[in-house]
Amino acid sequence: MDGGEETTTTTAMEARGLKKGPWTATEDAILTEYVRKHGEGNWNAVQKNSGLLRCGKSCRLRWANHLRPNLKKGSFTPDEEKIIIELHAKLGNKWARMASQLPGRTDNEIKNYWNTRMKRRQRAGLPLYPHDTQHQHDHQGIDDNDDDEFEFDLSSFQFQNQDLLHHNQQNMIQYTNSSNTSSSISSSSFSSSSSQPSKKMRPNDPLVSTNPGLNPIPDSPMNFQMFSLYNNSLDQNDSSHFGFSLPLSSSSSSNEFCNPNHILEYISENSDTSNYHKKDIDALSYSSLLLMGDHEVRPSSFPLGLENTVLELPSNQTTIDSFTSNPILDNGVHLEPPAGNSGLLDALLEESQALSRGGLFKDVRVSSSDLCKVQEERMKTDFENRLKDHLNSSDQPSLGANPNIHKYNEPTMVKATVDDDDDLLMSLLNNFPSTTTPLPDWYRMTEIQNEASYLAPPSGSILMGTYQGNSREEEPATVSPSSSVDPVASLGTCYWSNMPRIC
DNA sequence: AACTAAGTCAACCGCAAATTA
DNA sequence: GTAATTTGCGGTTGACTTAGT
Repeated sequence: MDGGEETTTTTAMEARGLKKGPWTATEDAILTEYVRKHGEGNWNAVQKNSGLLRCGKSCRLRWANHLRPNLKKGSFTPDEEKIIIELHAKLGNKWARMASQLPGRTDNEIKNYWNTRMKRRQRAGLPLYPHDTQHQHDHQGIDDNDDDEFEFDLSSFQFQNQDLLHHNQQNMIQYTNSSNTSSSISSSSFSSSSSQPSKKMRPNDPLVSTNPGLNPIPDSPMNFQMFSLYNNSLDQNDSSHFGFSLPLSSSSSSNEFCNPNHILEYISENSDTSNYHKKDIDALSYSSLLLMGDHEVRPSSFPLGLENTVLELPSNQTTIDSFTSNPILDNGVHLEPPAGNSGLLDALLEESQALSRGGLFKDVRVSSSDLCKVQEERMKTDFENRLKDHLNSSDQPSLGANPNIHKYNEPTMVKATVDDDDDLLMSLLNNFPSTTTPLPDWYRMTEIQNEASYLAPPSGSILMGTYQGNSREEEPATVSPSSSVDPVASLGTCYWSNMPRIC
């Protein structure tokens, strides 16, 4: 089917006054402002509503590849390159799928990288894939709908820093188990990885601690995964936005379902990750979604008070629905992925899975340091952009006035307007960050800029950066229960954290 | 300094899937 | 159920930059 205006010929476009070629800063600003006010989607309306002389397709591309928050610019890291090679061996030219595994990267970047690399190697007479890359290049056999597609073997990748893994585990424990500090997971319980020494130290890597006892690791993929998914669900006026179906029956004991402590237990009990199966990881991801992601988890099936609020991860005995490949909890509850075939959601899941793999499971050894780093950089970028936006914007949009407003940039303050969920949210949020880890330097910009009073959260409120686990010791994380969403209060958030190039 | 090849990046095009009316 | 529209993807192109001669 034709894309209508999207495939209008150049002549026709020009005849209609639509511009082509490189974007100007002014056009970028118009588009950014438009998305800020109206959210993403309906790209053809951009021209009509903003006067931007670009076709919708061009707008979408510009936004996705250049303007959206949390894009990671710059060269690919060696680890990213490895991942690309491995993914290409597995997926072929599925650039978008590959991008979903590389946070902050776009399909276009990956495609360009690959084409350049391929050209170079061909010219040099080198094989397309290094010998140590396990070849899985029978793309004809790949079923796009097969979840197992992402069961690719990343065994050639190593955790770059064992300390990091250790800290990620610790950090996760602190976060997920803030009310129960007695639980712990020994790093040695992660069998293979713990036995291997650090292969490479990165002095500048903020995730690499020089003092392993102080839990300085600002993030763990798991933490971030959960929270970012949560954020992504926070289209404050659209509870169906996330589309995640949770078939919890009223008869099921809701106390069994959603307790971060159970995540801990689950991981602890499965600490010999050699037996992990991709489906288990999926289950974990789903559970994270259930825990953090959905407004549809109503108090009726989801008790208030996190200490009582449970969303249990599938246990060892978690089974997989052989037909849908969805996890089934012990009590028979089926965890279902979102209805429909949202590429966005798929990508969210894929990325979240990639993150969880990177941080928690030895079977998939994507460098967790890079994943964390990427996340941090993206959040930092997002934060800075929002700060700039806010400082530069004298006319803050009225939040909530337009149901489509701020689909992308105000996840954190969490739909405080949804009264029914307030208590639940507070419970979740209050259980969130560890208060023992320092904020990263970039986050302290808020203080440098604190002459802007809005940056200072009200006393007793929760500063809801998505940077869970990074609250400084002396400044416990707080969140504003205010019903009005302060756009700046969400500066630390990373709505795009799980956007595969959502774009 | 001028030229050229290679590399990089951004954007466009066409198609198809997904969504909406 | 169908047509129209929107969205997403992958291939390709062209402008610009960089390195080498």
